[in-house]
Amino acid sequence: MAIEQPRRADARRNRDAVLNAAEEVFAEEGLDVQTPAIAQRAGVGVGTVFRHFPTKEALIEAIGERQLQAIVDRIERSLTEPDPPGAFERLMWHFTGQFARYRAVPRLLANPAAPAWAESREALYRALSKLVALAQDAGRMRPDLEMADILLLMNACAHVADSTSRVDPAMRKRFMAVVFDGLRATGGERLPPLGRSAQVDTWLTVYRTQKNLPPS
Amino acid sequence: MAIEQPRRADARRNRDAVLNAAEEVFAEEGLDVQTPAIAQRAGVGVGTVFRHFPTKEALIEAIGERQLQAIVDRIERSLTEPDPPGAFERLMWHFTGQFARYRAVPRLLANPAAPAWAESREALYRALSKLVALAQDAGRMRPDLEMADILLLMNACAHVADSTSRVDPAMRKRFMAVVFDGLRATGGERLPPLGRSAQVDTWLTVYRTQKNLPPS
DNA sequence: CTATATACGGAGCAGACAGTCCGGTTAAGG
DNA sequence: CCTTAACCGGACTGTCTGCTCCGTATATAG
Repeated sequence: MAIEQPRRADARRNRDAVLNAAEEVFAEEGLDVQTPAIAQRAGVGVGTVFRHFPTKEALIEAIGERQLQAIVDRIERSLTEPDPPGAFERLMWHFTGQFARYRAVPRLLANPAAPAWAESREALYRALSKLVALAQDAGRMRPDLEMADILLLMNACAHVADSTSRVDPAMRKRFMAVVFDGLRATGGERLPPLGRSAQVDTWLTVYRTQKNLPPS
Repeated sequence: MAIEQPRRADARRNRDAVLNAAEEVFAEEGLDVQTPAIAQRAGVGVGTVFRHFPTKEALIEAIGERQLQAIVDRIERSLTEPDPPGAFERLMWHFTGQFARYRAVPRLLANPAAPAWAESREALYRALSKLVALAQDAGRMRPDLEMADILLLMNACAHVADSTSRVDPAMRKRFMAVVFDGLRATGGERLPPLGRSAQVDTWLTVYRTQKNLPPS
């Protein structure tokens, strides 16, 4: 992560091969695949996989960081687009498309045990906040929505994308059309402001719950 | 299921105890709990659990059928309420509350391998269709929504209810407020009609995907 | 009350899966 | 070309979990 140790050429090559293979296989089969499948795709033995990544979880984290970084980049690019509300919707569409293809992304992003991600996650949070604020200022997103709502909504959309991916991609579009209309609507009752703690905690806790971890 | 075999009294008693214990434990801990936990709660040995339910899956199915029946009953009661759109929203609120307390329900309902459920599932589908049609006729739900959309929406709400249950129940309310506004909205683009196959298949396939089963 | 079919309990079995270990191989400096 | 430290492969181990098996207990019919 930090400093690239000078290693033997084959070691570096194999590390990359494992990383790429794992990314593909996880995308295709989900996070439950066994290590031999990854090793085979990478053209190495299981021992090699575990030498480079001490546990399977570590491998998952390594890929997750790649993905998270890509997402942050994508959000920051969205910030420069001329039409913020449209940019937000295109962004959500892009993400859910990603999630539909790579079913593991949401769970990857969820891992609260990866300290290396704290920074990237903060960046994501900041960039997305800005985009949402822009959309709200433009009057095309209800102003009572807070980040916790947006993150929960992304979570739900990711879930739907995953669910529909192998069935009928059109359903995802319909679902999101309904949600976007809801994001725009101002006729209904106003949502009360949230306390600070909900703001900060939702992102992580929503996912932590799914994994049945202690609240710690 | 069909005919109650005349068994020994203790056997019947134990069967019920296992069923009730499993319902509680699954609700509290999720579907991953091990059989000994269920057996202990029921005050019996693991052997007894597996005698009455040949596999863990069979036990899960048995509980699922109970739950499904309760849901159908609830929908049919909703049909008699004077205010259909309100009834629909109260219904969704009720379900997601159930899901939040009993995290396993959605997965239970999903099991496409349980032929005994075909009937109950049909009943659910019919009753819910009626309720949706009533709400649409009352003009408080966009008319371009079809059952596949509603089922997908229920799926998403169930997921959110599960996610937020142990964190901040208020978030579920906020999420559903947004969704309900979306269901009401008529300003956005109109959704095209779906083919018949999507109508029928969505309910099952959405869940089948989650379990990574073959499309069969 | 007795006989016996029925049911019970929980130690133990089998399969699955993450992770280890070591004899063989290879990159790369001298 | 030779040496050797670094690296590789995959058989093997430890563990976890659904499920079985059989000696013991008990409901119930006669």
